[in-house]
Amino acid sequence: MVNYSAMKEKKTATATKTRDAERSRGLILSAALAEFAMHGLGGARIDRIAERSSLNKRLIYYYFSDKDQLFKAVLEASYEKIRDKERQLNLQALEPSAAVRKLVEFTWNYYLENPEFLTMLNSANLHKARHIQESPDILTLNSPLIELLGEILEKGRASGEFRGGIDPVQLYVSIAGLSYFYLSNNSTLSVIFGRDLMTPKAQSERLSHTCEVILGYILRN
Amino acid sequence: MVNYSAMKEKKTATATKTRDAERSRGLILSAALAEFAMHGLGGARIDRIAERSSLNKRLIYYYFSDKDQLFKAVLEASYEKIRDKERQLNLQALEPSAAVRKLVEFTWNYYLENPEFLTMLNSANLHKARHIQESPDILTLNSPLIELLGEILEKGRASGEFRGGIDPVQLYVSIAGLSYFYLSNNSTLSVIFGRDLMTPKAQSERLSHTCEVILGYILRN
Amino acid sequence: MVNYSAMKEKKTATATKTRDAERSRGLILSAALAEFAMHGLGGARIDRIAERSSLNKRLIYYYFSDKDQLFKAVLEASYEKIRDKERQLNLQALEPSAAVRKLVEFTWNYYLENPEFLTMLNSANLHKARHIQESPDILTLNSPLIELLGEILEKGRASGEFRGGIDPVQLYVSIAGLSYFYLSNNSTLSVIFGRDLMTPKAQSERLSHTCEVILGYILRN
Amino acid sequence: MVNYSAMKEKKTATATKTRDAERSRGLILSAALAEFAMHGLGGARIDRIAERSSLNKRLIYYYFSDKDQLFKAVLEASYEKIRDKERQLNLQALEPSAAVRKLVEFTWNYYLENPEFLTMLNSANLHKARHIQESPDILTLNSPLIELLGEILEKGRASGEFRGGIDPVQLYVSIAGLSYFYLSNNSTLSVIFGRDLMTPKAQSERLSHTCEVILGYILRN
DNA sequence: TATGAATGAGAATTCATTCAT
DNA sequence: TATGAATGAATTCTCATTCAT
Repeated sequence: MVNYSAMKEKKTATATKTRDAERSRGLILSAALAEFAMHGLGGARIDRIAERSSLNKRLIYYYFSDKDQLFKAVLEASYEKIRDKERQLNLQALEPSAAVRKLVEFTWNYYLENPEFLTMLNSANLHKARHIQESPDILTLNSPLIELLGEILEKGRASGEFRGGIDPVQLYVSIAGLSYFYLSNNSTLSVIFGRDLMTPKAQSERLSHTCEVILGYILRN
Repeated sequence: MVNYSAMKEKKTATATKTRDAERSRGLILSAALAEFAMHGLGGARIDRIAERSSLNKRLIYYYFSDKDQLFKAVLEASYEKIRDKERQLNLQALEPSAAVRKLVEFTWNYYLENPEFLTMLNSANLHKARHIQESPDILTLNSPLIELLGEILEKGRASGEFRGGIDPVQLYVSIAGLSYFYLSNNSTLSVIFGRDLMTPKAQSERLSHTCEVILGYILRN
Repeated sequence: MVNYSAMKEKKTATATKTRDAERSRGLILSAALAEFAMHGLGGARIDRIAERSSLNKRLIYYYFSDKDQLFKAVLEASYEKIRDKERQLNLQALEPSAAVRKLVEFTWNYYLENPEFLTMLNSANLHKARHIQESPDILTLNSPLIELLGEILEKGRASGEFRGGIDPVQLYVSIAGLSYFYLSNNSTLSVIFGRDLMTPKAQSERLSHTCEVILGYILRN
Repeated sequence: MVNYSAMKEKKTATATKTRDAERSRGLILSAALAEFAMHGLGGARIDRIAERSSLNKRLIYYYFSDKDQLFKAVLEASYEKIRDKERQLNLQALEPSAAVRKLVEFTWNYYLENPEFLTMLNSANLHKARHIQESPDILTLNSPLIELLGEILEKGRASGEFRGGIDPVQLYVSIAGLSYFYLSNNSTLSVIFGRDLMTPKAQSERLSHTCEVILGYILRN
């Protein structure tokens, strides 16, 4: 995957010219993200993506070859974005329990503010991770976080604060799952439980609950 | 929603007769479940559903009007099935902590053995629960479990075994989320973490982890 | 074509029994008339005819073989009805000019009150009178009126009241055409001329106009 | 509505080039006219229109969105064409009675030579002028003729040649109706009256008759 | 006479994709 | 780099009609 921010530097000052490859690519990507998030891979329409990006449909093929490649590119960009944010958390600088709490809070907030990410994950899974397997970029993006989490857990265990024997993958999946299910299924759940799960109060209650569950599990008591 | 299994009892032994509305409906429903689970609503093909059910395509429209209605019917049937199983758990007969553990285990196993259910949920959520909102049947199917869970939590708290102040909805969402995310995103996660999350060992580890997390949260210590 | 009124006499007193062939035929015919009138032959739907008649679709085929035959039957019934009414006018008993005026007024009023007849004619013509050619009944129904009109014109000419050399067919077509075009195209004309041609006032003006045109043409002056 | 003939002038001599939007639109429109005229809106087949125009079916949707829109476009073009011809009659340059006679003759000949126009009108009326109401173009096309006819009638009345009190709308409808009914219903009428109404002799007799009827009504005597 | 179930052939419309400029 | 025109292969849905009872 190309590093867009780096490439942009190279450009001349004429930012608003029509023939701007990077700008067009970017427009298409974000239009596609919106479309895939709203309709899934199968329900997404190239025509609508063209409209949303106010670019010609032909250009989509010019840049991304076909629908599947476009989906992959969108998925890559999505992963890149969240991993980027995670990196910025600078967890290694924090005390173990603060680090975990920060990760839980970040996860919740990121999912909350980027619901398209959840839908993209769903779509990717519906298609059996086919797109991810083909993307070497995504593969390399994830291990660092797990490693870091492992270090944090070990540090906490060493200081006697955390219990031992915690698998960082299990923990990461749990942190994600507790926020993910609530938010991803929120519309269904809200209807079923007859109670709006997205009011500010409901949101903050969920975050508290999640922190309690995760920290309750980690901390030696 | 009609209870088909009950209705079938009334019929004579000739199970394979051709002109059997209930049988045809049933065949279509299960073929549609498979198709929707595999491809999502947008990617599902009526033609394939017809093939899978070895019935005439026209019949699908005869019974279900259109693709959306069919999806709704499948979703209803899916909910009905899991709620039915949940009811059979007879949680009220168990000790509080045993009841919770049983619910956690059931949830995990049900999701594991019925992956179509996860995909159906995903699709339903992608479409903003539109189908659920239109279905009065589904709405009434869920409250009982939450009420029951509330009673169990109260009983546990009264006996001093459980901590107080647990919202049964939050707990239920957490129980579901811990299994759901692991299983629903398993293909993506397996690729990303470079480790097969579906080996028997991995599965039993996940279930243990989930039980620990949930019970660790609930039990007063 | 069968004479339904005559056949009905033969029936026993059980008028409301379900299995009543004549009643069913009649229900289908009038439902079909409404449907064909509203949508034309190509746009008519057998399903809707079944619904309108609250009878089973299969019965339509039982009685009328197929859509085309049904259309023919409806057309026959329509012709029969108007010819019947025309016969009841008893034009031969009137003075020539009164007879012509009565025919003009009748034509206008009949078309006005039976707009389906106009649409049926249109449909029949769209299909190049195929249905009429195959219907011996319709063929024999029309000549009498033209003959009678010929006699009236001759009687008027003999008395010096009418001009000579009027072709009864031309006259009949003109009488029909003056009302027909106004009524059949009324919706288009109303829109185009920006004036409602179906108010009571507009209607009576049109009838006056038509009488003037026809009688002005016929009367020697 | 765009004037296609004018636009074509601007193009270069290569009349048969493939990628010519106006040409394609035009081909579709005339193929559609033939199809709608022959089968009505309900009986028309998009497939046949594609074949007739030897263009890809998809293109029809590309230019006209759907069958209804296509029908509307054809109707618009039909109206435009006849109004255009009417304008070219230059009636205002003639003596009143010559002008009316010319209008009658034109109407007859136009309907005779463009039978599709009659069928289009029929179809439009079958659908309750729905298409016309939605078409602002058609609405503005007609008033001019009626105004002109009003002026002619007034001029004739002023010179003492015409009677007074003639409503131009009524007159126009009558002129149209006398030709329309004969031609539109000709196949039905020919069968019913057992006489071919389309022989050259029959045609000229009908035109004479129509002129006599209209002029007989208009002229003061 | 009556009816619900079933079907094959179509029909409108959609969609991803390519062509020509 | 950009775009309007064009297309083949689906895809959803419809329709007249027949089957089985």
